[in-house]
Amino acid sequence: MSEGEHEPKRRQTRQGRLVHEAVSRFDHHPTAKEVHQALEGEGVGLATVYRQLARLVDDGMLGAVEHMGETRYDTNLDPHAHAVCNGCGDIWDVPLPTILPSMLTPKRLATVEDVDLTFRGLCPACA
Amino acid sequence: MSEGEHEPKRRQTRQGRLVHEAVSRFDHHPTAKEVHQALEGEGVGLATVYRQLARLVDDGMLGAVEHMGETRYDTNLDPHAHAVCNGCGDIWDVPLPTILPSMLTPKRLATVEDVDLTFRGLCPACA
DNA sequence: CTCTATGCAAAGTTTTTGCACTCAA
DNA sequence: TTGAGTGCAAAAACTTTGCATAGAG
Repeated sequence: MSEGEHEPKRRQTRQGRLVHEAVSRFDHHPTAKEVHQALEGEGVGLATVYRQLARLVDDGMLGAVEHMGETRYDTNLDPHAHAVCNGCGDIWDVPLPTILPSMLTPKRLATVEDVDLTFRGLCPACA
Repeated sequence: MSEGEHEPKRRQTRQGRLVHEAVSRFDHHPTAKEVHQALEGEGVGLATVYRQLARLVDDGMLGAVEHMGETRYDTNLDPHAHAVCNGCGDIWDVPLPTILPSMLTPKRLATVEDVDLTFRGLCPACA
């Protein structure tokens, strides 16, 4: 499959560790900017935050969802859905019934790498 | 509900008609830029295309989905899912089993305005 | 005539990239 | 020593906005 590509060796850096720790500390789904702000004073550049987050997603250690034109990162690796409030913009995880995967047979794709299920509406507070 | 706001009156303009016609002519889910390019020579500004598409979405005459950092417009107003190819970036509609809605009871939202179900993978051509 | 819609360009956002330097292995 | 990782600033890509003008009702 992988046509002889050398996968780049990853080094353990202070910034990489900090980004991973910071994103894991969030209970909601943070944006790159939020992770960067959480590391204010630690001397971690925004570009590095983006690169580290992309690397974590690439390594399957983090999920990514798009919402309102920005990418939000997700530490929950189990299959799950999202609930997004159109009022405050908050986003929560929603457990996914185990029956679903079998029903969700996509008839247009040869291989499915990811399934994204998002509910948009108003949370109790905004309603 | 609407606290005495006057909803702006919409005027029938040449550009508005052209944008609506153009987006409807696509079989895939076009971006604002694609709609704009389809109207090349008609004298319709990009900003106007964006404003008209936003208006159509606002009026419930068009759906919108985000993919790869850009908004794509959808003329299919019936509930349906999407299949996105991570290879070529194409996007297709996938009929949604009628059983699903009842299963998809969101427990975090007071009211659900929209459900977005997207499969990501590789299409037969890219696989 | 009134006020929404338009065009153009400037500005705004989020994310990526170029490049010289740093530092983990 | 080597080259992956970093910081910074510039660039890119998509979308919105300001403002004077056009034109629908």
